[in-house]
Amino acid sequence: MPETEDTQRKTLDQRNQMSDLERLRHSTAHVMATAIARLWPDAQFAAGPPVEGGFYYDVDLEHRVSPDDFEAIEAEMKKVVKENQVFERAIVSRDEALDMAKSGRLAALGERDTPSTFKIDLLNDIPEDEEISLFKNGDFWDLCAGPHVGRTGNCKAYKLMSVASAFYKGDAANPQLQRIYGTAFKNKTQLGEHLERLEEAKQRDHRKLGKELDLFHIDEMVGQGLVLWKPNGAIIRQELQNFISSHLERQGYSQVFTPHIGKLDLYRTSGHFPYYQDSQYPPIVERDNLQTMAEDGCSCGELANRLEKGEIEGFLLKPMNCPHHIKVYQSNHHSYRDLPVRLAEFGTVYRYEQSGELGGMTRVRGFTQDDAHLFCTEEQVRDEILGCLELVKIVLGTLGMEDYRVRVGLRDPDSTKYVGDPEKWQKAEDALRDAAKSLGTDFTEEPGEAAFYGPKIDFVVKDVIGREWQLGTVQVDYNLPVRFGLEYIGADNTSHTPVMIHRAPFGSMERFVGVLIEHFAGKFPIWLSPQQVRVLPISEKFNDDADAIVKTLKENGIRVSADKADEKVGAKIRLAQLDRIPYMLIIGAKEQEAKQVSVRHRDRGDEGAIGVDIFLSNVLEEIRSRSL
RNA sequence: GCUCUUGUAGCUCAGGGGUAGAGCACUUCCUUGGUAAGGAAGAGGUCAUGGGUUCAAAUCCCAUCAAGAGCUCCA
Repeated sequence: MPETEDTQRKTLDQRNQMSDLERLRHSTAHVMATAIARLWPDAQFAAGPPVEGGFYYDVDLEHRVSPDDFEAIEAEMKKVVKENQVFERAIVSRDEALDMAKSGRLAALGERDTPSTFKIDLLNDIPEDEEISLFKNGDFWDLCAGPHVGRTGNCKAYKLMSVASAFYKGDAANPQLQRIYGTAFKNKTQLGEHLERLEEAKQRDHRKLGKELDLFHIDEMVGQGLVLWKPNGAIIRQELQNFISSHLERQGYSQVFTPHIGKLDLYRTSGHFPYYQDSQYPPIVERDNLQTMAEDGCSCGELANRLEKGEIEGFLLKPMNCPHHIKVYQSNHHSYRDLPVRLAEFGTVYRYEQSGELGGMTRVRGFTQDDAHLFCTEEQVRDEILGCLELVKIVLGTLGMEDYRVRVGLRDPDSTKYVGDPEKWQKAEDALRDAAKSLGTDFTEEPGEAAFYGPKIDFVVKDVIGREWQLGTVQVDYNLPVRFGLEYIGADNTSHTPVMIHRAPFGSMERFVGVLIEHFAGKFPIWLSPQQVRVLPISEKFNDDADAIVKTLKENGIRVSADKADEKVGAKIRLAQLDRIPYMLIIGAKEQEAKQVSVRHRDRGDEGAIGVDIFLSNVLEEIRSRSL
């Protein structure tokens, strides 16, 4: 998540609420700045707040800081800590502060030839009625509202983590600064625990597990952000789709299939083209048109121009499924008695995300939404939203994903990116807020997070690195029905405009499975496991027995294989454990004699010997119930 | 898109201006072993791609492509 709030000024209230840990981290940021100023006196510092998990300080510096420099910086920090400097607060007048900044004295150890440029700018951002506070530790003076810990000696458990770049004040038009991240804790033990947690998190990264478990592959030659689902991953996806589909039937949805492309005209009407052109793959233009234009010596700019104006037609890879579903709806006349019409599709869409945004399965350029569009009357909106939210909760509940937050995305009153009139927006926002309240979960309202056609409720979860991802979403839309002129005949025998609800409980299959891999650390519940059982013969003498067991289980729909490698059982177990296979069945002389199998569970270990039929019925029940 | 870092065997990674390295995986042989690695041998790489510097480039420089982190963006 962008940390824009950290680059904005905090209110004094927020500062006073800073926790002890945040205060410590903020002070450690100053210690780091002091060390950097000692090593590179020409460093120009911008902002250095605490953040979740640590702190950073933005610095403009000729020298390119790399992790190789961390040792030296940390060594210098150690000295500053050892000197046990007092953090002193000074209230000064605006002019005094400005004078210091102009002589380069802010965020520095002494006066310099160049002024403290960022500090001057930050100074100007401080409201007139607010007092200007400086903090000093040793010779290091900084413009800072605080608060701080008492002495630098308190900052004894810290570690520099990484260096990245960030635009000054988060604006891409501003210069880029080097952002040095670090973390700090009360003591070394807590720091050690934190670092250990980070290490564990790395182990469950879906990109690492995706490779190890052979779930998906992204190939350079296919293209950035285009996911190839390998057989193991495809099983997981298929199971999830089956799961959702069973609920679709219960909730009165109809499944449809629509193509991956559509005419530009479709997207002109919906408003996607040319508005979102930057994040779309370029249009597909018919060969004859291209030929003619080439012969006319037409430039690329001219081509784009004509496409925009509709002088030549083209096709677009669909960035959303809604326009297609709208056309399905529109192909029939509808009476209010037919509503709601609920059209569902696992629809693949393509969005040309910026290259720097792509990553693993969570941010990709082609993805499949478990999408649906509901067409209903105004009176039905509330119940339909509730039905959608119910579905999202069933999905997340079944998978044991309780660690999510709910966000009600509203329009940003100052932005012009939204279509439709404010009255309809108000209605839609009220309906959503209303539904969110009845959800029984806390939610936040966030202006500016709406879709361009309507407000939405998002279910947001964190990945192992702590980044937030939107998964399930429910969006109310009063606008696209108008743009497309959708109708139904009401009880009064006149034409009315239906309301549309867009909803996707998983969001996208790619992102959802990515998050799911991390959620389960690769240990999927048995109904999702690519391989559910592996039979391990003790030696090759029992290979035939293993084959027989495999056959029985397969006939009952279990995903099972036998490991007949020329290895000891310990090695076979190790491999099965690494593959995160829920059940291992060991067959040797004892079992052969007793007509049983020894069951080993990947987490519970050796569970003793039982008959194959009993094991089978237990496993079938575990699968059927989708137990965790 | 921007900044920085990275790209060496299927995987994880070491090395580094002068004939390419390890572990795992793979193949073959020995071994028939009871709950997280039995032993041996073998095979496997234009060191991402394209240029440049050099007697000599995997190594240094530039560009491109891709990955990672962060920022900006995300219908």
